[in-house]
Amino acid sequence: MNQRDRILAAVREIPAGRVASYGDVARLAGMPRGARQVGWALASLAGSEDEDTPWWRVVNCEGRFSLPLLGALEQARRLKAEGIDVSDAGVVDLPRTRWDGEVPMA
DNA sequence: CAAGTGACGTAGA
DNA sequence: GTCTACGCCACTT
Repeated sequence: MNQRDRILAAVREIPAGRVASYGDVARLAGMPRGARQVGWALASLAGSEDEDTPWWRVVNCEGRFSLPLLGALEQARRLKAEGIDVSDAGVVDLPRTRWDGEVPMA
């Protein structure tokens, strides 16, 4: 199991309708300081046909998209499709939609 | 091995 | 609200 796979596994744990920050995903993957690696792992999915990994549910600590414009648009589109409210500025309301981790509806 | 780079995070101005 | 600086870890050169 590579670190990349652990990250992707953590991302797949994010329930629909919720989002998690890079730091959160990194923590779940066992890399408290590996937020950048999360981005790296997700970047390898970009453009991929990997529909099993909801990379679009991953945002930065501010609930904003760190992707290039085009990718951010795609992400915002998918998030809205899941019922996540995304402002026109492309910001997610973290306090409301952020996933605490492993306990979605607790 | 060293340096540069990146879909990040935190703290300070 | 904005931007800068530094720390972080994996990858590439």
